Amino acid sequence: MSVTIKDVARLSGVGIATVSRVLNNSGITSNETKEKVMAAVRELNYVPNNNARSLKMGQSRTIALLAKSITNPFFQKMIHTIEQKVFMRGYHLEIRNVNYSEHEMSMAIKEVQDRNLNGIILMGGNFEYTNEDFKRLGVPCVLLTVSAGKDVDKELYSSVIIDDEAESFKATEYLIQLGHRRIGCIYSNQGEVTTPNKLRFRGYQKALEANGIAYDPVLVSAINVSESGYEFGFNMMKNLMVRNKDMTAVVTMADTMAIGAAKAAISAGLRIPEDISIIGFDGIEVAEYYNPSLDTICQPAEQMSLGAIDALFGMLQNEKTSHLVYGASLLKRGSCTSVK
Amino acid sequence: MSVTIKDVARLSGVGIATVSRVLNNSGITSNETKEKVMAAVRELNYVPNNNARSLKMGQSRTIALLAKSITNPFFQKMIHTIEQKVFMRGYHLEIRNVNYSEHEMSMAIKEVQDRNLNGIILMGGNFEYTNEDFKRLGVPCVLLTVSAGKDVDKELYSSVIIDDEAESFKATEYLIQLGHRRIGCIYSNQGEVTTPNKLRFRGYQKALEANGIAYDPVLVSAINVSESGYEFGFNMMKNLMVRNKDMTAVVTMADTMAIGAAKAAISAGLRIPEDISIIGFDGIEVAEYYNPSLDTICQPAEQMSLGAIDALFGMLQNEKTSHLVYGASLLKRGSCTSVK
DNA sequence: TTGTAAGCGTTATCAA
DNA sequence: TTGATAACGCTTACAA
Repeated sequence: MSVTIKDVARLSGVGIATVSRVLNNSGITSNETKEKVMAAVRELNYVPNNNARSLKMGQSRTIALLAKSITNPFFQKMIHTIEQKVFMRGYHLEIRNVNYSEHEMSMAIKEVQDRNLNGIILMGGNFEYTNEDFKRLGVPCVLLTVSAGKDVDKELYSSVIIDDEAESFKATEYLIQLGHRRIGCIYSNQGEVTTPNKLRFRGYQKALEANGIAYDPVLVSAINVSESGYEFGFNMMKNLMVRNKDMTAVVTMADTMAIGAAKAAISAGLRIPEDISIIGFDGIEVAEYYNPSLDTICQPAEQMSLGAIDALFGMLQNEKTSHLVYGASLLKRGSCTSVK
Repeated sequence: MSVTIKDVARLSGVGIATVSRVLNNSGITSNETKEKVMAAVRELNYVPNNNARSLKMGQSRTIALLAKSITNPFFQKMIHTIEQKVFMRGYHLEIRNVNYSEHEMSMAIKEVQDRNLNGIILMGGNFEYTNEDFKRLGVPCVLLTVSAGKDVDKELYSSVIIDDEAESFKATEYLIQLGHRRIGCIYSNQGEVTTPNKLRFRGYQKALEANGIAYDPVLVSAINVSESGYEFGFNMMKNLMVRNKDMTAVVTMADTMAIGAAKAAISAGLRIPEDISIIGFDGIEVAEYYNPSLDTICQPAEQMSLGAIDALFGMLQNEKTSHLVYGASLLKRGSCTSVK
């Protein structure tokens, strides 16, 4: 709490500048003094004060990770990986949840000024950021699982995503090829805003269209409420089942929703996949342990996190921004089968 | 990035001290100047620099939450609640994962010095902290879900726990009352260290003993590896099933383990609860949506988090430490039934 | 190769 | 009620 660079300087009989130089390996110092200083540091158990350092250097070596819905199990693995890598590079990570009603970018901008942040990672949210946003931010920013509109300058930010629409297309077409025609869809709709869920919904629509199946809004449940994915999936599925007696399969836009939906189906006496096929999205661990194991579109969470970190630290070193699009894989584990 | 208190002072035509006073509501300032200053603040979009403030005040208004296993779904809700409350009180939260092999207390001590932390919350881990630890820490510390040994001075820290042993006793006795005699047990063992899991294991043993059932080590699986709860439960259950053809129920020390165990049982062709009863611990959301819904001991996560926050901020205001023990509730949802 | 000294943006003391 | 001014602990010219 109270041992400062002065104490170290005094004990080792050198000036504070020298201590600083030794500690930061900057400038030139003789091995002899170097050792004297290090001995004093050890003896006093000296730890540099980061606030002073940050103040002086005008930066805090801190990255903030703002996650829209921090409790989303899919984000867990990512958060964990990011946390590790950030610390590995000698930075600190501040993790913030963004509420349903909060705007992540305004939060980010405030935090940056308030804490002299060095960088921002935005997880989740939407695709609606503007040039203005990134300029006001003033520090490197990586969007993870989302991107910005196409009219936004790609030099202003980095992004790491999958092709939500194409992957969802893949999932839906998989069911179609299994012979399903009455395919329900559960996704979380946020009005006009472009979100990953909305893109996935488009993939669903396009797959139907590409295969000559008429889009039927009765098969879609998407009322938006601030529920957990499990609960949301459960409620939406109950909904769908009353309205569609002929539905043989359901596409959901998250594994949590798929689990909720599966529970609703099972509670209603249906068997999976015999009576109804269900497919999820994301690839969270528990989907594999569910009964039955759920088919899903699995996002490469680990790689995506590493990609985001690389992009961020690249920008920190004035390298160019990067825009990575990863491929996801269709995992067939038994919750979908061909229609009788 | 660059608008400082000086700019505000210049624009509003007052001294920087006055600006500081207005902003912090300290000292006395006329309403007139107050408004002038606030107008300038708004116009310049001024945000105080926290590093300077922290340096000056010798504290950072930052709390660190170190979680042993940040990806544990049970910790999610707690982390979320804590994050919200900490920010609501005007503090920042730094969330750190503690690896399997890292020692949370040494990490905490380092972080405190390095970042001028105001307080520490330790989640998970063990019950092995010492007087020395808390003294070296030098800032208020709350243990959440664990406590310190009984020989440690209660004035040095706060804690928020449940009575792990008693709750596990309750779970086991519930199965015994359902007529089970060959009851398996899955828990994560860390050698001699006292952990919540170990206490729960003792509860299991004592319940057997209290009901005249001989303890049989063959019914216990606890090899410790750094796997996720799901995977661990799955593997331990496979293990137990080969060794015990007569086992009719299993007590697990986490819902994640229960889910893994359930999956293993189902994969082996067993029905839950007809062929085998399974009970979990914690009360994570997905356990309810599992097929079948899992019986469990549900910890009041939300209340516990609030208790931890209250304890921490109490200590920050020099109030006494508190040691809260919450009650957990046995949720009967259908994964346990009476033995035939 | 080393030490002195000038800030970094605040807060707090002390005169005015 | 206000405004200079001295810290807070550090980094970094600039001198020595």
